[in-house]
Parts: sequence; C-alpha cells; structure tokens
Amino acid sequence: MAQPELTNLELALLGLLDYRPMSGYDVQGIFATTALAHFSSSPGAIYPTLKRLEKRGLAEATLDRTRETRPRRVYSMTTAGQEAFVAWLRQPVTREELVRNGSAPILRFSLCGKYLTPGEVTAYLEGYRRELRAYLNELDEHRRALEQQGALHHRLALLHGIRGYEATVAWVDEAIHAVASAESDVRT
Amino acid sequence: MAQPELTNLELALLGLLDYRPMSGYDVQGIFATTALAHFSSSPGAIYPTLKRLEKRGLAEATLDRTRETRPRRVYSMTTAGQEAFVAWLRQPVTREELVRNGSAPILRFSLCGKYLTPGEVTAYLEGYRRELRAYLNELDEHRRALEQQGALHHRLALLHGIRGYEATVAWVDEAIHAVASAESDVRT
DNA sequence: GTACACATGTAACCGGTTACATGATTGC
DNA sequence: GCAATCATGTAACCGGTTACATGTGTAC
Repeated sequence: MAQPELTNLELALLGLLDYRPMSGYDVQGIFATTALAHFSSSPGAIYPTLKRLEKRGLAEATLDRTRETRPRRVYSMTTAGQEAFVAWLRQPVTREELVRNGSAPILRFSLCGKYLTPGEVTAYLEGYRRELRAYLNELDEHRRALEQQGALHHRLALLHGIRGYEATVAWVDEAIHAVASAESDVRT
Repeated sequence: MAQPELTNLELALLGLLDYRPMSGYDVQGIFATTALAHFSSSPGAIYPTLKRLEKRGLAEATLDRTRETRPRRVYSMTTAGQEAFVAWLRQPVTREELVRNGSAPILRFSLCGKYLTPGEVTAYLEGYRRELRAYLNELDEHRRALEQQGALHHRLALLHGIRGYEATVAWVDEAIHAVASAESDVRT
C-alpha cells in the first residue's frame, strides 16, 4: 500500500499514458512541442522513468512491431497505476505543496477531468484557493515588515510572488466558472 | 575562468553573504522565517553548499569564538566570489532560463541592486519583459490550437501559465516605474 | 539532570542532466 | 555509402532530501 511518493515527471507520464498508450519517443515529442515544455524531453529523463514505472507495476510495456522500423516499447497504465494516479488526483492542495512544489496543483488539475466529478473538481479548486489566500496573508505580513526597512529590490521581489499568487487566485475563479458552465451545458 | 554553473541555492547563498557574512545557522534561520521559504532550510542542504562555495574559492570561513557557545563558522564572499556573482547578475534573461528555471530572473533582480546602476537594472527588466512577451506569443499559439480540440482542463491549465506570465509582465512594468522613481528621488 | 537553544555535520539515497552509443529503415 | 528519421538505452556525475549524530552552554 505504502506508495513511495511519485515525482511530477512520473505523474505527468502516468497522465499521458492514461490519455493513450505511448512510447518514450512519443512522450519526447510531446514534451518538445507542447506547452509541457518545462519537462525535459531528453531521453535520459524519459526512458529511465518509464522503466521505473514498469518496475513498480504502475505501467506495462508491449512491443509494437507493426511498423517496419525499430520496434517501439509502447507503455500503458496498469490498474495499479490507475489506482495510484487517481489517489494522487484526490489529494487536496496543502500549504506545503503550494510552497515547495507549486506546479503540482496545476498538473493535478489538468489531469483530473476524466476521473473526478465536476463537484469534486470544484471542491478541489476551492481548497486550492483557500490555501492560496492563507499563504497570501502570510506574504502580506512579510511585506508589511519589509515596508519599514527592506531594500527596494527585496520588496519588489516579494511583490512579484504576491502578484503571482493573486493571478492564480483569479485563475481559480475563472476555472470554477468554466467548470460550472461546462457542467450546465452538458445537462441542457 | 570557466565557472561551473552555479545553482540557485549557491547564488542565493552568495547573495546573503554579500549582504553580510553569516554562518550556516544564520542562513537556516533566514530560509525558515522569511519569504525565501522555497529554499529548504535543512542543514543537509545548507552546510554542504557552503563548503562547496569555500572549496571553489567563492567564499571563506572564519571561526567565531566570541560567544560562549559552540564556535560558529562565519562565511564571507571572496573577491573571486564577488566576481562570479556580479558576472551572473549581468546575465540577461533568456528564453531557456524563462522556461526551465523561471525563478532565477527574479532571484537575480532581487540581488542586483547593489552592483548594477539603475540604468542597467532597467535594461535588465526590459529584456526580461521582451522574453516574457515572446514566450506569451508562443503560448498563445498553443492556446489557439487547443481551442479547437483540447480538453477543458488542458485549456485551463495552459491559461494558468499564460495568466502567470501576464502577471509577471505587469509586475515588470511596476518594477521599472519603481526603480525609475527611486532614482529620481535620489537625484533631488 | 534534563530540556532547550544554538550550532555543525554527514551518510544513504535518489532522480535528473549531460553526453554518448546504438539499432532499424528510407531515400538520395 | 551516407544522411535523416524513428527509436531506445545507459554510464557518469551531481545536487538536494531525509534522517541521524553530535557539540556547547544556559535555565529550570
């Protein structure tokens, strides 16, 4: 049961495999050409990670020889992989995650559409917003402290962080609306 | 001459040592209590990094025994360290850095006030803004592509990225003004 | 005598980066 | 024969994380 903490890269790969089975080369192409560009498209990152997922029983490979090129190792998610993936999808955003692994909440959101109900997605986003606001309050205290005696550049750097989190809060509002109106479209 | 690419943590430590000489324990306190919280305050991160800076000749330690406790190793920057640090401060933001190491441009800005003239800082921020806008154009193309056939959550995730970069552009505008008006205050 | 604050270290592990090596086929 | 494209792999290195271990003095 004790799953050993998947990395963002592992989770992103599971998300891709969930979308459709694919090879390391396919993944490389996606990382190189889409907005997932902050993942490295180097083979040294991708192939060992796929192997690792396989060793842990979260993905499995089949050899594709239908094309007349070098055979491709096509990976797909196992049911164990799906379970671990969905368990991760259901994690609410924590303060810890927000500060230390800030891109994870968005990664999770981007991949959860297939498994979570609109209600669950909305609850997730509301939780995210709660943590964002709480952290913004902390940052605001820092700002008040710096206002008195901090250097201009330090104050501005902090302000950048604050503006970024504020933009995320605004995005969450947008996303909640978008999810709600997509849901009401479906019902009509 | 070929300096071997300093990490963000190493650069942040150099920035702190430039502010004032300090021990690993001081650094830990700062990382734990200020907005630099996304750096780990664990001793396993800080002490080896300080040693590394010392080994590379970028910092040097003196033992402080004036207090009646365990002696403190107080590090300060060497002139070689200062040179490497300032060379880094003068790097303009590149597209590569923006995508792969997005927090570095802000770290650099927050630490450059002492060594760069207001004119240089403004030029740096303008370069940053140029890269941000260029990258936003790329992201906008991705968005148009997704608009036709992408899943709602993927479109929204991309929108989050766009909103974040837009917020940074707005912050750069603010920062340019703040730097300019601080400069004109000084001249009066 | 023990809890706490101050202060430094390191060993084991692990994942990501870089760079290199290779296999298979098509088209010139 | 060689370049290009598709496709997979891995060895060496390195920095960060976690967890543990230890030293020194003060206050209760």
